[in-house]
Amino acid sequence: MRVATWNVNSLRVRLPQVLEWLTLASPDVLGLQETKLTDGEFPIEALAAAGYQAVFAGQKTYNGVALLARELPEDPVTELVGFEDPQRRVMAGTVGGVRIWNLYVPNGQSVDSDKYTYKLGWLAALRETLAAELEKHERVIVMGDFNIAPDDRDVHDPAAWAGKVLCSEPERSALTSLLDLGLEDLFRRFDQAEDTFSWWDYRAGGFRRNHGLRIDLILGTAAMADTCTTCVVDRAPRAWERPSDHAPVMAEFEGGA
DNA sequence: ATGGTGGTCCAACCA
Repeated sequence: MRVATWNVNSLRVRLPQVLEWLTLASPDVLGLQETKLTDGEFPIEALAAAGYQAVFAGQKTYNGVALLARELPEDPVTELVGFEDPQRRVMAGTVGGVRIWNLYVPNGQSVDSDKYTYKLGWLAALRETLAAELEKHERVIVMGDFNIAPDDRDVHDPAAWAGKVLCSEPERSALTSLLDLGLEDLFRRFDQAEDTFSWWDYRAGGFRRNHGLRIDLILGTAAMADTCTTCVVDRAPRAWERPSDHAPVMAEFEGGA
């Protein structure tokens, strides 16, 4: 089974790229973030024609998440436990017996922002949600745009980013507390090229200069990690015409689909 | 150089 995550920064604009990438990479599951579509605008038919069913949680202008698979994901969930939120950032479902949480973690804007406080509260609610989930399921994937670079290897210029949003200690601690529940960053199970990132700012030639961060992650429980054979960032779509500012990340697992 | 680009939607917010 191949499982992937991609922040597309508007599915309306990026649908051609998504369809192209589905053909090229042939994932069994794809989590999308920042679809920026209401549910009524979701391109169900175009994705069905490409062989994918979807569950989705959208809103106008901002956020929006979707989970695509070859068969409709079961037992969908769009909320964190005890965290009422009009922002659509969570789309969980079960595919092939694997419980999959696709997330668009709040960006936080800056460490002195109200949005940063919201981000840390959201992550605390996520921890509670996943703690309960991991009690119930052995095979769990938690993936998406985490808006956190796990450590300095995931940052093009650690000195410049030190203490800043996406790299601050409270954010990294919140991520560590998720991992402590029994999850592993699957990317780091494998040898990786230095300076492998998943997001590059549109501004100042970020991609051309490889000034990026690795903030798009696929976490897995031990049962998933044990069967994981690869986890890679596919930089290619970031170089296409009219790209998202994020590249897709994909992990492959033995057995199943 | 404390900027820049891009999406949404047309002023201003978000990333």
